[in-house]
Amino acid sequence: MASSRKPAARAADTPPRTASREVRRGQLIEATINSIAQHGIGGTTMNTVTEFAGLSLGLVNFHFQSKQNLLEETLVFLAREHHDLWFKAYRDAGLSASEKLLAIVDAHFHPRICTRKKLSVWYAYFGEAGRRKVYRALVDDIDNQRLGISTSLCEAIIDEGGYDCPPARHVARTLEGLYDGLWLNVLMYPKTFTRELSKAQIRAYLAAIFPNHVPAPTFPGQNASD
Amino acid sequence: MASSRKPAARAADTPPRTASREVRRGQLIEATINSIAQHGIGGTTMNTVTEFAGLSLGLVNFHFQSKQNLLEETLVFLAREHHDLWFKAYRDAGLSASEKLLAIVDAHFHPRICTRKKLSVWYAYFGEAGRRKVYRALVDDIDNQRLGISTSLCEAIIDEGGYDCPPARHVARTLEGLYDGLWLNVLMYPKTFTRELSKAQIRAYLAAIFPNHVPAPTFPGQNASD
Amino acid sequence: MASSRKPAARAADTPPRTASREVRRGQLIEATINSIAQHGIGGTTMNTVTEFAGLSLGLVNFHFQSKQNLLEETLVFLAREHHDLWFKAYRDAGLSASEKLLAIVDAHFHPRICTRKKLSVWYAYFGEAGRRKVYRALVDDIDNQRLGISTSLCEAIIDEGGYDCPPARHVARTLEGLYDGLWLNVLMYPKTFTRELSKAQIRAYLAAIFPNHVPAPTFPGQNASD
Amino acid sequence: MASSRKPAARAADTPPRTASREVRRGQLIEATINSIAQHGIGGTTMNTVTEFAGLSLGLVNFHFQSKQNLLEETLVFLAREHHDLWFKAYRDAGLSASEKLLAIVDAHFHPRICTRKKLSVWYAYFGEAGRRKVYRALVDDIDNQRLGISTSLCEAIIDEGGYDCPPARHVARTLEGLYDGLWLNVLMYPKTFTRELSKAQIRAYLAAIFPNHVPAPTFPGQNASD
DNA sequence: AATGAATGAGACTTCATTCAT
DNA sequence: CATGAATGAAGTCTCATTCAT
Repeated sequence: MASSRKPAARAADTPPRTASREVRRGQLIEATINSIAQHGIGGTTMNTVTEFAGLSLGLVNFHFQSKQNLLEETLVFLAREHHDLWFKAYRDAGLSASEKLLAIVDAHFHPRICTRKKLSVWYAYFGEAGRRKVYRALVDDIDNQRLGISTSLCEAIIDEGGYDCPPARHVARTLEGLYDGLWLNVLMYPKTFTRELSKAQIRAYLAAIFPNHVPAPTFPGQNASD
Repeated sequence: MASSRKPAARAADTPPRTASREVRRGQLIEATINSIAQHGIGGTTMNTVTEFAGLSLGLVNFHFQSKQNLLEETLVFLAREHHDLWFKAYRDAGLSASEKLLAIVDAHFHPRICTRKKLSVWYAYFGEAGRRKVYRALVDDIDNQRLGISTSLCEAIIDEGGYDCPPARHVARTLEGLYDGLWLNVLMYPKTFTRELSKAQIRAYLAAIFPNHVPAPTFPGQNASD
Repeated sequence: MASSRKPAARAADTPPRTASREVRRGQLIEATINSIAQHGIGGTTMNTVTEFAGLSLGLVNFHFQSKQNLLEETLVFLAREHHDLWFKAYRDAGLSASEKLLAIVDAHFHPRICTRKKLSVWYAYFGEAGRRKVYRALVDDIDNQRLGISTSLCEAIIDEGGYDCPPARHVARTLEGLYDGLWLNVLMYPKTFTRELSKAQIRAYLAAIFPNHVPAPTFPGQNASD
Repeated sequence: MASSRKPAARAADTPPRTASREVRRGQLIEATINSIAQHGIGGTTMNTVTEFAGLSLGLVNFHFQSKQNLLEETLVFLAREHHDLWFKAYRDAGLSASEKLLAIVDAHFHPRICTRKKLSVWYAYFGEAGRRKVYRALVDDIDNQRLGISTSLCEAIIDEGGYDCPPARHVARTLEGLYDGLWLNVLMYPKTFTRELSKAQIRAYLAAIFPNHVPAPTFPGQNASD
């Protein structure tokens, strides 16, 4: 992630003293995610961030103006990363409605997205009154777009299959609830709840209501503990 | 809210100078819930709590020793309140397995439990790395008990109905995920997601997998806007 | 003011650990004046103030909420102190117009007012764009009141004496200019410019334009140096 | 002031990448004056200066080594500019003593000198303990020279006119006080106090004590407001 | 000459906790 | 029991200065 170091031509492991704006911003956002994952958002200070980044204290304000802004840009980064993934899958021309819907489901549990470190950031925003407002200001558009798309896909599937099931918009909302709830489980009980298990649970739900479009999943084996 | 304070029989609006231990503790826990709901857990200080309680700063430490302890006892209070409700329903001798399961579901969306103020506290604990540990130390037993009970109930239902569905333990876990996810929706989008709608969504899920035990719900009307 | 001390019974010179609101505020304002006099307003930090006061850092915010507020209340304190002095003199029923005018002049150079420490505060406010605005918001009323009174007094004197001199309002304004200019001299060249010399200079000006009302002063002896 | 960019011959509005030492220093001093006028000396940072100058941060240190030095050189620039003006007038061979004295007075209120922007700098130095020392180290010689010259001129006038007035050195000092006080008025109440009005006030003072040498001024009209 | 990223000391402010009353 | 003044560590942010480019 912090891979693209610099165009070589430098003493092997001496980090560059100055770097481009975007490189530094990326480093700091990554460090922020790490810090939130480890210390929580309340325990994240400018110092913990700079320690994760290996940079100096003043640099954060130089690049992000304020802690608030750094936290917001971190959320926006994750929201975009997530959006890019599910939206690209949805846009794939060759897929049927149910394939698209499943692709969106899978995107939520993609190994690059459904990481405990990254989930920590999402739930940090969900966990506090003031931040929920910020979240909505920054991410509502994306969430609404996805809800709309999912609803349309469900409608298409219901039409096709002639299913007797809840209205499409309720199915889509239940899916959204499941994403959040299963993410929370992965976050809190990582030994019990895996990405694969989460996907299987959602597929089982979809298989129950769209039996001709979604095959019943096989549940992955699991540790009994935790 | 904390207004209609005292049980009359006192000079109109003079608050009592001394009160019983439990009364004061209750007042302070209620104030803590209110403060977390309004200011978040990070924005909750000993002072915001005392302001909500209408009591003095020293009193909080007198009754709870530390802020950490106050927050923990607040969580325990909510966990017990919740447990009392669903466990009582489950214990009701006259119910069938599916009725018990639905009673547990309903308890999660009981008007005394599924309040935005109270959900704020739960998600405050979910939102931060350090607090998740605390949560697990304090609430895991209850959560595991409920998961065990739900699993048993699902097993009984599956046996009875001869359903071809995911294993009982996965259904129970999916239910837990739905509780969390729908609670989060109520917390974040209170205009769209109501207690009734949440119950209907869970019942729709159960109706899909246990069609002979759970009737398909009718979804309550709703505002289109958020 | 420092009234509710407490029922004595205290070891002689141990300062009280807690004191009444007004006592502490007074201490802190005095410390602020001392700090501005010594370090300038820019060099005045919460630490320098608390060191002068012998109190702890957090206490300033406890009593004054912010540094800005502390600085403003310090200015207001001085403005009121000054106002009380000249206004009382002006109100003295037994004085003639010229006596009142001279009393106002003298109040500007009263030993409790025209102190280098206190002048430091006034000029700190005059010296910076942002603070000048604050000054005007806080002190303009007093300054305007005094200008109005001085103008009236000059008018009365001019009428009485039939003087051929600048209009009363210009005399009053020239006086205001002299106050400021001579204060600045006392501040910058304390060895050369004394309170007594300043008063003599203003009296000489008034003697020149109101010869029958104001006697020519004798100038106090002085050091040639500085 | 920063207008005389360079001898043309360059692409219209592309600023030169390199410029002569003196041009850059002049630009930066002008920017410093602007910054002090707008943000105060405390609010003036190397960055505000560079923004006013349209130059880069490193350049300021390159040309002035430190902020302290930049501020001092700015003061020296203004002190010299002022000195040049009044000293040239004083040197004018054709003038009488009273004409020279009035020329010195007028120089203080010359449109190039008595600017709110420039006065901001003077009063920034007057306003803070530490800076007053710096001011004296840098400007005392000039101030003393002027005081000496004014005293001599007053002596000559008093001899000539046989005036019964305060000693010449006190008149000269009163004049210095008036300069400072009226400058402050221009700085703080620009709508009420103009350069012309200030000059008239000083002339009125001189007319009162040197009636045969200084004619009574006519006071300029003014806005009632402010 | 010139740029601007980087550093880190120091400022203001908040807040859990203590303790005299 | 109850109050609230007092403390001081810790956090955020600013900014003069340095230095690689």
